[in-house]
Amino acid sequence: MAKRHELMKGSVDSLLLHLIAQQPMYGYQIIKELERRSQGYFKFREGTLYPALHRLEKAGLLLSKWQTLPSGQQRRYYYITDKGNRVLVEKRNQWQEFLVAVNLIVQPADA
Amino acid sequence: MAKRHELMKGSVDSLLLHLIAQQPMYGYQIIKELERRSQGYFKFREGTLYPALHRLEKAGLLLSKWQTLPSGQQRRYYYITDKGNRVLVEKRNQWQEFLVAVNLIVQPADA
DNA sequence: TTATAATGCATAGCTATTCTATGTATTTTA
DNA sequence: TAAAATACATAGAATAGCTATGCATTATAA
Repeated sequence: MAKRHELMKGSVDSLLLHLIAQQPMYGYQIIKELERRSQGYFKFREGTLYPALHRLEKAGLLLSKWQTLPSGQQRRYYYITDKGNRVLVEKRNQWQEFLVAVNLIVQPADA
Repeated sequence: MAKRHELMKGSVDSLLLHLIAQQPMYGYQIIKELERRSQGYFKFREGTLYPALHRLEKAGLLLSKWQTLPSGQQRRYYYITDKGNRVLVEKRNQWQEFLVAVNLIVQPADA
């Protein structure tokens, strides 16, 4: 599978970009939001999420800022970058192409 | 992500089961068929396909038989087993659930 | 005619992703 | 006051898919 199909390997990065593009979030919130919105389907582990966030920030698709609550608690908020938004559009298109391709195999029009 | 979501890791096994369930095939043919039916989208590498086929056979989902052509050429045909068919149905359902979950993240009805 | 492409199966090794299992610290709830 | 929830983090293991091979045969093109 070529590089352009890397979404097959997993949709973690795509999901994170989609979510954070809608609203900046911090790690723990992302885990809870993904679970809530997917009605319990997605249950991200810390060992999956945090390395992914760091990866995306390193790639310049996300940007993080520490924020301190009145209580003194620290939260690391993630924001999507311009580059992240461009990649998001790409990934959305690739996802659609992938769905089309899968459907052509799963429900063949011809034989 | 729990075991039941393992399709996130890749859809290779699912695609192979779907294809072979429709018609028994040999390795090289599978590569060509996936490419043809998906209009060039899927281009499986040998290093992806053959280990996957062996994995599926070892798991009892596929069954292979060597066949000799009049020319003397050897081909290894893969057939889906009863267990393979049951898993196929499961995987189809899981795939649908996954699509629903992804859509709930990507196009949230609520905020 | 001979080199190249296509057919056909296979594996070793690399890399990247995800999960398991931790660790630390604070705050809220029972 | 103990437990659960909040909050971030990483080390290590497992595994999937890709790259790069290897071998052998057959068909095609130069």
